[in-house]
This record gives sequence, structure tokens and C-alpha cells, in this order.
Amino acid sequence: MTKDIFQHPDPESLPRRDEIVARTFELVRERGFAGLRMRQIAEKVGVTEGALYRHFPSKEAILLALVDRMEARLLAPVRQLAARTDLSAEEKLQQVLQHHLRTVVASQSLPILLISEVSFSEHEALRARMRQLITAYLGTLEGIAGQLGPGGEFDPREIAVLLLGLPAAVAITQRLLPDAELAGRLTGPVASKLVHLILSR
Amino acid sequence: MTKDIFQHPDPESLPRRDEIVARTFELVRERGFAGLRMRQIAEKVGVTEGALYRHFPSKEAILLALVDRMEARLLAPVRQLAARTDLSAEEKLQQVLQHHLRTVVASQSLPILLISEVSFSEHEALRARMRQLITAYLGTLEGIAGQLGPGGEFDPREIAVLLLGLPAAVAITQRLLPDAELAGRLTGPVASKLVHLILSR
DNA sequence: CGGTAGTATGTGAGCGTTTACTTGCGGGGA
DNA sequence: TCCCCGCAAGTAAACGCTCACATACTACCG
Repeated sequence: MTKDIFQHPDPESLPRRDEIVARTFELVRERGFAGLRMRQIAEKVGVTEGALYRHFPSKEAILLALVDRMEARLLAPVRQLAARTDLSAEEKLQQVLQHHLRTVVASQSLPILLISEVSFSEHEALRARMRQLITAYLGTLEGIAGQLGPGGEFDPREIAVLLLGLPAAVAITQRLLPDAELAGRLTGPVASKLVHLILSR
Repeated sequence: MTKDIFQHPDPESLPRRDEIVARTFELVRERGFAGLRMRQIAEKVGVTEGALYRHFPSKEAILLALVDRMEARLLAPVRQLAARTDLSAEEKLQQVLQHHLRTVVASQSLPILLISEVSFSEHEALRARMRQLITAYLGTLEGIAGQLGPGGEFDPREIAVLLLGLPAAVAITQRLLPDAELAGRLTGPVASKLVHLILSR
């Protein structure tokens, strides 16, 4: 009988669980997704492997929690932006792209590369989850682009994919050929100009 | 004493070696790079694992040969295009992008996703090789863009990265949300219009 | 023409290591 | 007392890779 699920005294309600996911996030950022080992997570958290299984039933469960975390960081703010009424569609797309690019730079290119690796994972549940995330992201972009009205060079779905391209390209170059100066230009003025060009009508 | 190295009667001079790489290519396309196992390669070729080691000293050697193959398919034609004198810079960039997109679609998004996975690989030699490939690709694009002369919205390096973005975005959407109709539009008219917009001055 | 040696290519068993995951046991706070 | 949480020590399976041995073919020699 679970008496009261939400009686956690301190703000760190589920400290170990959250800490495990946070440390896993760091590990994936450093060493990638496919190379992730339970032993590394345990080491990073400062416990043994067995202890991890007190909080998660399997490695896959940790990875799913990781995608949840990524969704919270990437998609949730985008959805909030989309819902605002004080911005034009172009302003919204500008800010969405800025946010995505900042996330890519801050997390050392994680989102896009994570998607790549997960798309080959053996864990079907994980692939489905990632598919859902990218669908939602593109759908949100498409929704904003749809508010532009007809007449542009590209239709909303095309715009959504095109706007996915820049973060992807930045992630790839950043990961293999780090260049802070170029990254700064790409995430700032270049992104703005690109959005404006794509939306021009 | 090897008497005559090049006395192979039929055109399949190094049949097994080439076949191993070709089958590995297929496997990576299907199951990704990180999940590749020597046992799978052997099975696909139709021999045992030991036989593979008659032709390659290690798994890493097979992977390096795979990158060579990718380079031949992706980079070599791009270099040829860059060297032509009967095309304008914009025409060259148009054709380079078309070729890249066709490669992405034909190989089920392999190049970009392979880059992602390799960027996390433990094989340092492999990462260096991939870094070299992407550097050469971006450098070639940058060289063509440099022929445009000053005055555009973006500088040559920015153009190179922007043109990397579309194949990357197409690869991601294609892998996770296959949509032949959208892919057709993206690789055709959308790509053309995008290049024209980016180069407009 | 037959015998012999060499080379290229394969098999099948198994090596040591690493993987995700399990189990038995115990300590410490409510 | 109970139960959450952790540890140490396991498990079977899978990993890259090696090795002794077999087979087919070619080249050379007398």
C-alpha cells in the first residue's frame, strides 16, 4: 500500500533517480549513446551497478528517462513559444531556432547526434519515443509556419525541415571541427538571416 | 617470392575483400555503426569470423575501408564537379547538393548518421579519418562559394555549413519519419530554391 | 608426368574480457 | 520491526580475436 506518493520533504524529491539521469546525460554528452555502460553511470554517480537497479528496472528505462529530460529541455520551451500571442510567426520561428541552436551548443551537439544514434538502437521503445519527439518538434514548427499564410517559396512542412537543417549542420561541424567563432556567427546572425530568407515572400 | 602481383584473370581482382566491405556497408545501412558485429559481417558474407581476419587485421580496418568507400561515393564526384570550368559557381553548388541528397536518399541516410556515430567512436583513427572527410567536403564547398565574389548575405564558410544542413535534415527525417513524397520535394525543387536564396546577392 | 612445397582461403573450437543484470546480505532511519 | 538503499559477488551471454588444422590450387623440379 503506497500511503502518500507525494510526501517528499526536501526539493530534491527523488534525488537519486534524478541524479542518475543527470549523470547519464553528462556521460552521453561526453562519450555518446552507443558507448554508454552501466558501469560508467554507477561510477559517475558514486555507487555500484546494483544500486542503479534499485531505481530503474533496466538500462532502457534510464535511457527513456533521458529522452524525457531532453524533451523537457528542447521541446517544452518551443511549445511555450508557439503558444504566445504577442509574437509574429517569423519572430516565433526566429526564437525557436535560437533556442535549438543554444541547446545544441550548450550540450555539445547532443540532440541531433542523439537522434542519429537512437534511430539505430535495438530498443524499439526508445526509437518510438524519439520518433514521437521529432514528430512533435516538426509539427510545432509546421504549425507556426502555417500561420504565415500562403505565398512563400516553401510550404510549412518544408520550412520545418529546413529549420531543422541548421542545428544539425552546426552540431556536426561543432562535434568534429570545433570553431567557437564560426559557431557564434552561425547561431546568431546567420540563423536570423536564414530564417528571414526562407520566409521571404 | 610473389612473381606477378597483377595477374588476375577476371575483373573481380580482390573479390573477397571488396565483398566484405560491400556487405558491411549494407549492414551499417540497416543496423547502424555502433551495433555492427564481426559475427554479422561473417554471416552476411557467408563465411566464419576467422575467415574475415584473413583479409583484414581487425574490425577497425574494415571500418576504415568502409569510410574509404564512402569517400569514393560522396567526395570524389564532388571534387570532380568543383574542377569543372563549364559551370558557374551556383550551378556547381546546385549539383553538389543534388548529388549529396541523392546519396543520402539512396543509402538510407547513411553519410550524415555515420558521421554522428563515428564522432563518438573509440577508434581514434576512425574519428580522424571522418574529420578529414568532412573537412575536405566543407573545404570544397567553401572553395566553390569563394568564386562567387563578395556581396552576398553569407561568407563562403557559412554557405558551406548551410549547404550541409539540408542533407542532414533530410537524413534525420528520412530515417525516423519516412515520407517519399516529402523527400522528393526536398531533394528536388526545395534544394534548388534554397541554394538560390542562400546565394542571392 | 608425378611428387612436393607453397600460398590463399576457409573451418570450428575456444580464448579472455566485457556486457546487462541478479542475488544474498546488511545497515540505518521511521 | 520494517523497509529503503546500498554493496560485493556473482550469472550467462556476447564481444573481438586467435589458433590448429583442412582444402584447393599453382609453381617448380626431376
